[in-house]
Amino acid sequence: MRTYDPKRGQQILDAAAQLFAMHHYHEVRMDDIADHAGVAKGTLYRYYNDKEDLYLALTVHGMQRLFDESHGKTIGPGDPCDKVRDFIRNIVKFYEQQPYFLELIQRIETSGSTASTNALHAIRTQWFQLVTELVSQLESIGKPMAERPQWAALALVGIIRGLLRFTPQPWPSDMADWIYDQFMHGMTTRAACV
Amino acid sequence: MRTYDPKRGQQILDAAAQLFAMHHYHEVRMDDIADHAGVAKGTLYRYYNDKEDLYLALTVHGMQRLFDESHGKTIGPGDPCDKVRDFIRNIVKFYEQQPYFLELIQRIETSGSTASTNALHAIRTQWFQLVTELVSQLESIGKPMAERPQWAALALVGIIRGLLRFTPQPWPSDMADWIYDQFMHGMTTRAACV
Amino acid sequence: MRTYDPKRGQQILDAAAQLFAMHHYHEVRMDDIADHAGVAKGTLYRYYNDKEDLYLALTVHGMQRLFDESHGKTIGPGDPCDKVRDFIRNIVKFYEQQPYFLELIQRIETSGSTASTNALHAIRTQWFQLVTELVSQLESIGKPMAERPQWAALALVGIIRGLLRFTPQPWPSDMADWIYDQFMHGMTTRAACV
Amino acid sequence: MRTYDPKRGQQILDAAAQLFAMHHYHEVRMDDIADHAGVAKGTLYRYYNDKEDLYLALTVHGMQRLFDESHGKTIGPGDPCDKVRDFIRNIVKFYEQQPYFLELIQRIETSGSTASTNALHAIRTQWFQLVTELVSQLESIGKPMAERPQWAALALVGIIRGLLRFTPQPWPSDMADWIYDQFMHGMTTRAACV
DNA sequence: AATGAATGAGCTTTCATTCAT
DNA sequence: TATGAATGAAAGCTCATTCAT
Repeated sequence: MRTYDPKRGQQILDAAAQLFAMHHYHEVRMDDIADHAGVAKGTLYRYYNDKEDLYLALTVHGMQRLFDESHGKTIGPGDPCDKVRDFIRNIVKFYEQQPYFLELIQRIETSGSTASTNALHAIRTQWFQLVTELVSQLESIGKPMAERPQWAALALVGIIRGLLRFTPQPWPSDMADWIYDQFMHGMTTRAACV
Repeated sequence: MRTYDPKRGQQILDAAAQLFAMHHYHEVRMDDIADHAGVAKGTLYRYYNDKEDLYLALTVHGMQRLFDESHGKTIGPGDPCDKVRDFIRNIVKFYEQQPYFLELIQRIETSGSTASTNALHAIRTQWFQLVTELVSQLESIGKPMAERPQWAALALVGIIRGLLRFTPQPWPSDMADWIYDQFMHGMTTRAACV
Repeated sequence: MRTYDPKRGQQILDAAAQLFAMHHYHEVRMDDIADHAGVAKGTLYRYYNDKEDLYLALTVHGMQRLFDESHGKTIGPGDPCDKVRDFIRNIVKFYEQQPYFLELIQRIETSGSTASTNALHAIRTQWFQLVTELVSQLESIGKPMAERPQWAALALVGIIRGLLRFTPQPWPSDMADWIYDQFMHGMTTRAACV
Repeated sequence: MRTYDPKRGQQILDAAAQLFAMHHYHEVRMDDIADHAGVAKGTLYRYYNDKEDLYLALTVHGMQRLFDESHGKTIGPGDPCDKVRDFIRNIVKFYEQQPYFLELIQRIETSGSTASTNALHAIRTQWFQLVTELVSQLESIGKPMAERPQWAALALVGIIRGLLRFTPQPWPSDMADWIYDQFMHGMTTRAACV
């Protein structure tokens, strides 16, 4: 991915994101992307090596933004519970604005190790570590489930995805907090974190 | 889908399931499926109208089996908590034996309303109703989160998927119970259901 | 190159030979070849991996035929001079019937070592060894230039090519014998071989 | 072809010559030529109308140089045999220094009659007449094969090309003289021209 | 009913050419 | 005048689908 004009690169990425979110990979033609982005087809290939590369760059781009937005919420001092709540709210807000990323993030790459595939793997790992660290902090305040922080992280991400993915927008304003309660206390109670 | 020789139909479905679980839709060729199933390519078209139809039949088939296996656990008398635990254990066991369905189930059809699309929609709805009913039963024993049984159902399914999807097999034997605890009590405690 | 129906494979090869002889590689489209051969474009790719492969197969095919036709003339007992004369006559006759191979044979492959490239190299080497052996036999009857049989072989092939390539057909009937005289005695005389 | 800066025009021609000698026409991209020449792609089009034009100019340029260098050797008084020997030596030396022209000269244009195509045809004809005249002079000293000077010219050029084209450099110092002997006396003897 | 060679629409990709800077 | 990003027509190639055997 050698971007010459960042603005144009973004143009392409946005167009592709919308199309790939609405249709499956094989249903989206490079012609469509070019038309949608308002550039010629050849231009796509100046910015991305091929269709696969474009798709991966798209996913990486989205995860990077999500990572960046989440990062500030989880690192640094503060009550672990508040951090988790903020983290969830943040993700919900992110997906509210970028609904198509919910679709994109699902795909796991199995293909060869091109530069883009590696980048995708890297950001995925980074992102998952972030969530794991966030969840780990709960252990210090007596949450025994956090003994398996990786499972807890997967559970948290699973809940969020499950809710957002299959609840039609617009989402009720209390959804993020409902998720928080469910994740922290299960089905039992809606009690605050203490 | 007009199956003439059920055995042969199953052969094709199994072959397709494995391939579609390992690669994305557009990466799997009808040639591959035919080879893998040990039949000629033309035969595929005697059993399924086209590639999309085969794919949908596959998903429907998998969800139907999952539904059938889960059904007995959730209907009828019994402690709701036990039912939930059994339900989770059952799903974990199912995916242990059919790991590729975890991949398949993700896809949501957006294409036109063929017979197969409708069948998929029907079984999906049926399945989701099953989980929702199961979760609803928790309300009767004082689980306030069950006031929104649909959200709770999505959360449960999300946790299960999150854990199974990203934890490499073989899965530890206590994973199902960990999921149960997380779903019922959140991060707080590992206490049994009382 | 996996040929299923030899007849159809020949059909394609003939069509391609004519087109490649009339136009350069990059000027001939796969569509043209398909049209000319009376098959669909996809069929070309059942018989040959890609355009390059088709082109190479074509050249190999032609050289193989030339080699086969020349082989009988050069091996076995007999007067070396007669053999050379027959050899030249044979080549002239061959090119009279397959004029486009004169164009094709020029190209030397520099590309990667696919199966076809190797095959081309093999037949080229075989063919050149044949000519070299033929020429070597002249040494036994006191032709000192045959001390460098490889150079002499190149000279012979060069003369033949030079004459045929740039003399418009139909060729005078004595052209083969003129070549023989030139090769054997140079500019000096037209005397027969004794 | 309107050359503005001759130095730059030569730069382009040299770069193109090397690339076209190493790869076939359709394998060489205008990008490659521009990179190799150290100019921008657009600049190529200020000096040549299109790719074909550049290619033809290249060939014409090479043949013109060969013609110029050969011209002095063949015209004017002197022993015809010596002239032929010098002519051969000269060509060998020329190709030693410009090895890629051996590859270029092979191509015959079949495309439309642009100015460049005509120029190529003109120089080719001129060059061939030169060789024919040279060979014709041999008749005066009793070389009967020179009764067909055009054939003899083609034979001479064919021998030279055959040897040089398929003998890897560096070439033995006696190669030019071996060619001379072969052309003048055939396989018979290595005797000098008397 | 099963086969698999043939099909050709439609896709991805290339690259000679243009033109705003 | 030189540049090189943008262009888009044209090419190579794929593969779901068909149908004669």
